[in-house]
Amino acid sequence: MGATSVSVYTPRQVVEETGFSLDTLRYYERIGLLESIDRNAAGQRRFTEKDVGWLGMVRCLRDTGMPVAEMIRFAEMIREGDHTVHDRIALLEAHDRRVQEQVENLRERQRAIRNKIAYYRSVAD
Amino acid sequence: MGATSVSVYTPRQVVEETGFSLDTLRYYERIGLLESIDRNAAGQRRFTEKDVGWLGMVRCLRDTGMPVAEMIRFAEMIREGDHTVHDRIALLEAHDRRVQEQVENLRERQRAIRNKIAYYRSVAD
DNA sequence: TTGAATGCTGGAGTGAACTCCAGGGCAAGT
DNA sequence: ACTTGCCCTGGAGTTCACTCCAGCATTCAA
Repeated sequence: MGATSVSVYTPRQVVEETGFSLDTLRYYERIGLLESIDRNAAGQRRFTEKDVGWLGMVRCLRDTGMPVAEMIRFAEMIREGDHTVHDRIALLEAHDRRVQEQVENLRERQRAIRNKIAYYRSVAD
Repeated sequence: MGATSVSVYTPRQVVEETGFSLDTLRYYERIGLLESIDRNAAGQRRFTEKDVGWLGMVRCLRDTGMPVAEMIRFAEMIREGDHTVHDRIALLEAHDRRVQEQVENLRERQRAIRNKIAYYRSVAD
């Protein structure tokens, strides 16, 4: 069969790929945001494609302000299996609404900041 | 002259007005984000219209993610007088660009989240 | 006049999310 | 044999932005 191994990532490659630091990856594993990662004979981590994919989701949720605790709940739902799909949808929808609010709030504040800039420009001649 | 005093706010009123907690207001004064606030005979704070206005700006910058340290620099520039107006513009413009990036990043991540929701919906029948 | 509300200070504590460190293992090049 | 680089663990430390507290003063309505 395949002469090359299934794609597997070293910690360094995952850092490169995901932008999370090594310490952050270990931290995420410790707190259960990542399922226990496979190890090679020497005990070093070897991440699967699936792990990296999940880290992409984590990056996405994290960057939109989801607290780590909530991401852990989400991770647990995924581990529990298909019967949690509705709950996962509900969680993501609630988050989506919060993201929407964030965007709207930012836009509004941005207008105020731009007004201030315009005011300073008018004062500065 | 005027029979009523110039408008002045008690701490409670400022809390009401700005949404910052009493402790946060005291904290902001301690770290120099607020200039020393006037006191009445009993040593209690009495905020001016100007203080409240500045707190509005603080709220705006804070809600768009400006670190407290940078707001302090901005506050200091204001205290230094008119010759800092250009620097203030530069600071606000840099912040505006960061806000813009935030908005764009959020929008992009939001699309990914919505895709995930759509995927879960399709799986859930 | 009394008791609830509001406020004061200085300093300690909190929670979130990392980040760093000491002390060590293993593998490959020279 | 030795250095270099990558990685390991458990636990301590850091940063940010508050938030809380003890102990006390003042204000005000009933």
